Amino acid sequence: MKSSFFEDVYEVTRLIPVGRVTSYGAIANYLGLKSSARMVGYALNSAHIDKTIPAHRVVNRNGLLSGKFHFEYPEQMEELLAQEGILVQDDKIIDFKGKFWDPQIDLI
DNA sequence: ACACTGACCACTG
DNA sequence: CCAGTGGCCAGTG
Repeated sequence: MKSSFFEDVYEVTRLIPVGRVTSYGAIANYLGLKSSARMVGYALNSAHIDKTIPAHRVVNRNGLLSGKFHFEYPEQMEELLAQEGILVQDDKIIDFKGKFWDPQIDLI
């Protein structure tokens, strides 16, 4: 199988623990392409058809739900996060620092 | 085959 | 402090 950038993004995204979140930049950085954070977002855009990929656990570096409009309905992202114990207020994740999961730290 | 665009981020002036 | 710009990959018209 050809390991493409997209597939790597999907794989890392699937590894995000329940109740934790990460950022586009963190994934890109882990894959060694830190300048390609926007491609991570695009990858997840294609990934939204695959329900095994928890795209709602990936937000931008501010903890803002930048991709919420790409779900079935905008509130779904916040609902999914709430189900996992992640509180969202004003489209931002509360205690983003505390919930943040860095693949480089956990996937050693 | 070419140009444009997209769920981002960090650096510069 | 705010605005602009470069970097990078894959899909679409």
